Amino acid sequence: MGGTMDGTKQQRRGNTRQRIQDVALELFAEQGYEKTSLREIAERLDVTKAALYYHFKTKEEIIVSLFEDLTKPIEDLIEWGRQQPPTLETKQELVRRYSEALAGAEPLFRFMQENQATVRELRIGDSFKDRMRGLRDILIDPAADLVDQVRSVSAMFTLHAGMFVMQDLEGDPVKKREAVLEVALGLIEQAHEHARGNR
Amino acid sequence: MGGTMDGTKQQRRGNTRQRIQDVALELFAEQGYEKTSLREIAERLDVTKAALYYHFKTKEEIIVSLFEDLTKPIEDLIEWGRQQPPTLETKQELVRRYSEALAGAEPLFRFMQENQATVRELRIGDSFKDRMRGLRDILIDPAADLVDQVRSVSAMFTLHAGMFVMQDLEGDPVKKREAVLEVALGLIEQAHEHARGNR
Amino acid sequence: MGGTMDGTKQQRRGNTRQRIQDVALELFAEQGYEKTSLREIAERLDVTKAALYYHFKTKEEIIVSLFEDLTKPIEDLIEWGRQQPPTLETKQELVRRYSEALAGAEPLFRFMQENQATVRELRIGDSFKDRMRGLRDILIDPAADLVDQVRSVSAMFTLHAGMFVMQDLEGDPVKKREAVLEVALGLIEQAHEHARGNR
Amino acid sequence: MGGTMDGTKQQRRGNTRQRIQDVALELFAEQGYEKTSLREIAERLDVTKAALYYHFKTKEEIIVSLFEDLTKPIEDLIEWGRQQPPTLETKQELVRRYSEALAGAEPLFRFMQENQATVRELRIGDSFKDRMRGLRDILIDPAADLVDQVRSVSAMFTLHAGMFVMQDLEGDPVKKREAVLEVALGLIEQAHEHARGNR
DNA sequence: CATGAATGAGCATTCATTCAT
DNA sequence: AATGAATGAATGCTCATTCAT
Repeated sequence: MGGTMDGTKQQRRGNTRQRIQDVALELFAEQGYEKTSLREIAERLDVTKAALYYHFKTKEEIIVSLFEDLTKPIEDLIEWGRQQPPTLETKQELVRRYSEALAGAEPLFRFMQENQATVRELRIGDSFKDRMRGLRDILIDPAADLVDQVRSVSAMFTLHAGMFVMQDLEGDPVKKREAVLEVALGLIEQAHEHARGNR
Repeated sequence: MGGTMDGTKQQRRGNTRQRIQDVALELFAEQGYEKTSLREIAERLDVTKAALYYHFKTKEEIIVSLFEDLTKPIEDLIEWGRQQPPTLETKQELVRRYSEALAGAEPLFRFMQENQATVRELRIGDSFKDRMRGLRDILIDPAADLVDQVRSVSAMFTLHAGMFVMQDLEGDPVKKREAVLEVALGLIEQAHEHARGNR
Repeated sequence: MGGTMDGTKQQRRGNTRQRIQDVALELFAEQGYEKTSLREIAERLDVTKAALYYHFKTKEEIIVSLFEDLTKPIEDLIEWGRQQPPTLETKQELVRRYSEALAGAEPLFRFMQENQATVRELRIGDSFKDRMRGLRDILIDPAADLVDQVRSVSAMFTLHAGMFVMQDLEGDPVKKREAVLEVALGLIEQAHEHARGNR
Repeated sequence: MGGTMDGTKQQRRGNTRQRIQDVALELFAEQGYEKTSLREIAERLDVTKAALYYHFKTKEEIIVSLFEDLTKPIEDLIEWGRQQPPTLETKQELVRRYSEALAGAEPLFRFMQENQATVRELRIGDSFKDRMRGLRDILIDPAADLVDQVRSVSAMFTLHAGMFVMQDLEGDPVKKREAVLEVALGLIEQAHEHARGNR
């Protein structure tokens, strides 16, 4: 289990921090945060627990770092979205890009979704909520009626669900992602049209 | 330490099991399963940890019992759904009833959604997946195209999201639930219409 | 497991104490005293733990009662031996009878031998040592030299070993017991002859 | 609570594992395995329970390690015996050496003998039985009659009994050991002679 | 850059025992 | 003659964390 006495040890120099993150994310996503112990992470890397503490001050800091590193694209996305005009095109483009961003950080998002109770008590909890709210505020027209607001939120959640739950739907993964995106875009469109009609 | 001589002790005889379930569910939903210790549950009830073990063989058995007691309505609902003709009306009625069932066991479902990683490793994990699949199979027309299948799943997830995420949307809770339901019904309707057109 | 809803319940009236002893001895012999819990005993009998306490004041009292009930023949044997003349015939007859007595309370003696550390701390520990000493004092001629004293003790231990360790020697159980007895008698004889010669 | 500022702490560095084994063996032999708690061991060493777990994965591993470390001479002895011709001299030399080996690991063997019920359920149980069988197979001539087979086993058990039970026989310990050995050798001799006669 | 050794706090679980009914 | 409900004390074990080297 794990390369012990072979040459791999040379190669790993200098990127231990990164390797910790990789293994940690994998285990967090698989078993949850609480059920993953630092011992387990250390063993997989064939280092001691103490080594982890050289790179990260606490266990929490490990996922914080993962969160910060991996959700940067989404932060940028929100920033971008805020500076666009609130048109349907903007919203749809945002949804498209968000879908891509999600795919790019799948394990982290799976983790966030499957460990909400834990995440809530962690330092990242609030940042995450902020991000979600940021997206929502761009997608939702505050003047829109409640049903359309729900439509927008639902679009976001369809994307989330798309990553995990839809996995056990049959079909080609790529096509599934396209289908998910289409449904999300549809919801956004409906929400937008009504809003225009209401003015 | 010890007896709290305030008369409350009389009333609790004979319903301790129920009280354990109540407190446990509350804490599990609030802090997650792993972070809730039996000590904490016991302290809230002013009994010893050992008393919990008189009523439940393990910690896991506590949530198993909660799950079994509280998801009975949904099991019944699926049973009902299976015996109806696969019309749009059936599907919409199913969604309506499911929405109600969710509302009736809110804390449990919040728990299930926020502790998925944990639940997956617990004995209830599979039962839960089965239930979800059961619902899906009624809502989804296997001949439908992928996009419409996604619409149906998305309807279910909209209901789930509705319970928790939408909470920090402004507005009257009752109206919000109605709005959520309307969006879900809309998705179902779209999925169904297309399917008809495809034949 | 165990007769629950059948007619056996009627028949067991009045002999519960006895049944507790039986089951307890069986389990003690099989798993040891410490590893056998009252819960286990109670479950096998299909009664509650509290019922055990109606019949025995403590766990320890259960084995004490077993010991007292089952080693009566040996106590009697020692009493008999003390009143005989210290001839070879007496000693050999004692060994023969002891061998029989052992066979008649096998599970108890297996228990005593396999749980010596435990027994030592229990109230029966001393009684047991007393019995052993009693036997020894009859078999051993205080004037005999050390080697012959060891022979006598060894005879006793050969009988004990015969019950358990020799079990995985091949051969007919009855013949094995006879062989064991023969060896023990031989040791006694040697010890006795030397002693005579020494005078 | 805490550090006992008396300098002893320097000396103990690096040999904690050994010290754990020492104390554990002492307590196991004295009180039995089940009745000796890790807390007790830790307290005697003035370390925390967790420290024990740094050195041994489980409680069981502590005695396993003791067993493996301390019974090596016996394993070697059996190996030696297997390669000798099956003469009387070999057997007697084996018994002599076994007697010495027993003396060298007295507490462990006392433990094994007084906690047989426990040992049987532990991982070492089988290894122990194997060792005993190994010895037996060297001492016993399969063609010998049952009585002589019993004699051989009895010789082994005389040695065992010699260590513990004979303790409360009066006399100089060294002389007692010699006497025990003589009796054992005598039994072996008898067994061997008969066997020759039978051919 | 990392290890070896250890800690303090906590956890789920089990046990013998008690007592009102 | 026995049960239902509970307790107090303990147990083996795990975890995140620390720190001298």
